[in-house]
Amino acid sequence: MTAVAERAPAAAGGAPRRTDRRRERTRRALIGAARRILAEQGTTDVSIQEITDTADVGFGTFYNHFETKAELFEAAVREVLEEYGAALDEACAELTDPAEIYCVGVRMTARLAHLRPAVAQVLVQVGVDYAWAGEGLGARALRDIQRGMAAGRFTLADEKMGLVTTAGCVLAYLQVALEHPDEFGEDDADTMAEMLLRMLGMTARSAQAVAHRPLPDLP
Amino acid sequence: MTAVAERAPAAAGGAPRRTDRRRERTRRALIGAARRILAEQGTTDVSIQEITDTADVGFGTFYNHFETKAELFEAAVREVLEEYGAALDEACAELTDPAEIYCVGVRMTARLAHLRPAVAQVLVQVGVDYAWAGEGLGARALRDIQRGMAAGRFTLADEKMGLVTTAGCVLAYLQVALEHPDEFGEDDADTMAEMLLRMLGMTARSAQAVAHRPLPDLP
DNA sequence: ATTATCTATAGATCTATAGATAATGC
DNA sequence: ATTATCTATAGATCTATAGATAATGC
Repeated sequence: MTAVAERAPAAAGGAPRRTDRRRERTRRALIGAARRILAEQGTTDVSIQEITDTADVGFGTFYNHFETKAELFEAAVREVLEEYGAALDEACAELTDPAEIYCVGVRMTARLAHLRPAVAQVLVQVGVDYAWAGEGLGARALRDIQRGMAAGRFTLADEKMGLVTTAGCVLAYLQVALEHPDEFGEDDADTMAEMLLRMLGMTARSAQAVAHRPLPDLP
Repeated sequence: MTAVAERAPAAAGGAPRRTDRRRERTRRALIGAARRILAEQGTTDVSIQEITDTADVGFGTFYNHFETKAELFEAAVREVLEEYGAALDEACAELTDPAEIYCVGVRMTARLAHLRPAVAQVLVQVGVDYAWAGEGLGARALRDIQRGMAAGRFTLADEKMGLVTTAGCVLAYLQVALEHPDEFGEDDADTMAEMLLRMLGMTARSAQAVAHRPLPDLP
């Protein structure tokens, strides 16, 4: 409980010292290694030795920055998800129809299996519990579902079931598409979005229309 | 590669020897321990020592029956899934409407979170890959979807997407309901089944009707 | 002089096997 | 005599820390 001592990052008011920059570089190297391992091996079950080798820092250095492996991977995951959340916000900035905002979220996230497999791998890793915990993307999906209901575009007995099913479908798609990339493509992502819109209570006709509108680029 | 030597189970034609029964009892104890650990801890990440302690057999005995931990857990999982598959077959024996057969499968499987949490835990553990691999329950769901399409009850661009989304929703529900049993009940299981029927292309009206028919008991 | 990093290692697992013991077969 | 089980342990990890070395601050 004493590791990772509290440190004021440079004297207050002073420019960050060279020491602080070096320390930050090392921390970034560790988080970068964790991200690479998550993306390439799809697991957090590696030794600290392997992490520090990948980061190209000494073994003991790990404990200068993190107390446990879980703490490092948590930081790495948070970073990836925050980056993707910001990208999604940017892509949806111009949209107003809640059904379309929900749908773009589904279509773009499903496309990650092909466009950003490293991000997709992280989502599969964090799993359904993450969405349910009300974190970033889960909270976003729930918000879109509630707005869609308020706007009368969705008809749904229970909004929490909308969240569970949406998260389940998207994560299942990512997991299978990551392992069998040749069997899935953008059409499948759009098909799934259309299915989900029907599931939330839209007519087949509206679902079809919304799910195939032009999609903003991933920033 | 030499462990678990091949053994003829008693002389051909002869009754099983006492030795064989003893051996079988020990094997059952190991598989039983694996099932209990899966159900109670929800993980296969335990030491062989803990497994043999739970089974109340000597440590080395493990290697008389299995070469690796994975092999034991695979046998335990197969056993649980075969038992549940048989129960589901029995429950559906009288049904003829493919949409209802699909729907009963979803409703009963979702109910496992409350009625048979040990089975639900195993399903969550095997995950989406299992369904995709065409094993028992996944093959069953795909068959029901195909029959539903052939009968004109489902309208779906791609049957494989029906499988991925069904598996994703059911497993996500089980995972969340196992961890938060107070927040989910039978109504939620039926709501999800209704949502899935809409997703597969049924009208809201038909989906509502099919998803609330009386449900056979779990044998 | 202080702080971060690196090297080396003690201690805590865990797996796989060898050899001893107990149960069954003939 | 044969087969299954059990006990004990060697060898292979892996984590956490102590102490040495290198970099920066004043």
